[in-house]
Amino acid sequence: MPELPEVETVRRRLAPHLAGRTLAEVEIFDHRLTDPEPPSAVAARLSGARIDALGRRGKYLLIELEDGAALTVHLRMTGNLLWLPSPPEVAPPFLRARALLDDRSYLGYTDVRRFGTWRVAEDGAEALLAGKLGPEPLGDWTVAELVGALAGRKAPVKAALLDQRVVAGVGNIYADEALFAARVHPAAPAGRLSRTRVARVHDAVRAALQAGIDAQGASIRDFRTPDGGYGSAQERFAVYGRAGEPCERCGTTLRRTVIAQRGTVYCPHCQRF
DNA sequence: CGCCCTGTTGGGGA
DNA sequence: ATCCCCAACAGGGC
Repeated sequence: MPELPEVETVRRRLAPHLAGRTLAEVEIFDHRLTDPEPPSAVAARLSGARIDALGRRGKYLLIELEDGAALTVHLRMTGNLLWLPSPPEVAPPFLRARALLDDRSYLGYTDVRRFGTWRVAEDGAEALLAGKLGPEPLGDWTVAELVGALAGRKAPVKAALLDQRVVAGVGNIYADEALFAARVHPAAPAGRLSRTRVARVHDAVRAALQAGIDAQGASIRDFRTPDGGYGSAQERFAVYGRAGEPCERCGTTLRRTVIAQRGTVYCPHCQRF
């Protein structure tokens, strides 16, 4: 899935096509997508709804409806949204839901692994997401907030960055990239880092996410933009997916380990506790 | 061909 | 707070 930069890219590319449009006809084929609500009920709720704007909170895409409700979409690992000016003749592989808009354009949702979710928040997205998500990393997020969130934690700093309540939107790729840039070992106990090192992590997280957005979310091998194309500038990573290759800073062989049940790549020389 | 491992995530139970 | 498993599938290595 798309981490924050990929979701932001989807939001930006979809917004011009969807804002102000009406979801004329919505069909949902996968009951897991809307669980525990029945897909037919959600499809009926959305059919005829007018879209006010597209928002984003962490890794959630928010389809804000004119009546104050929001459809919160989480792509998880393999979800993707595809917009086309008219419906395709052949359904895209792994299609789980689709919508026809009032201008006859088409919105398809595909998801190989079926981890993604569509939930309607009748009172708006903030109510549904409150408590689950911490600050937006590219908003007014401060070093002091991160220091506070890490204080007392014995878990690895990488595990803390993946905790969406600490900061919203960081996933496995950008966590590794940010820690490499900050020269902090991913297994370092979060609460023991000096303020200086926490500040480096804070700045590196923001820089890594912004770089991902600037590269149009082209972080993932097979990521497609909502228009079906590839990101224009395939982003290069310093450590993600590069175990066994030489560190670009010091030449030491990058090492792979597992932290927080996620594959983790780091430079054992550059990144210290 | 089959088996095993890995994986862009997050919720729930221990 | 933390750790582990799990959801469901594809793709690669052996």
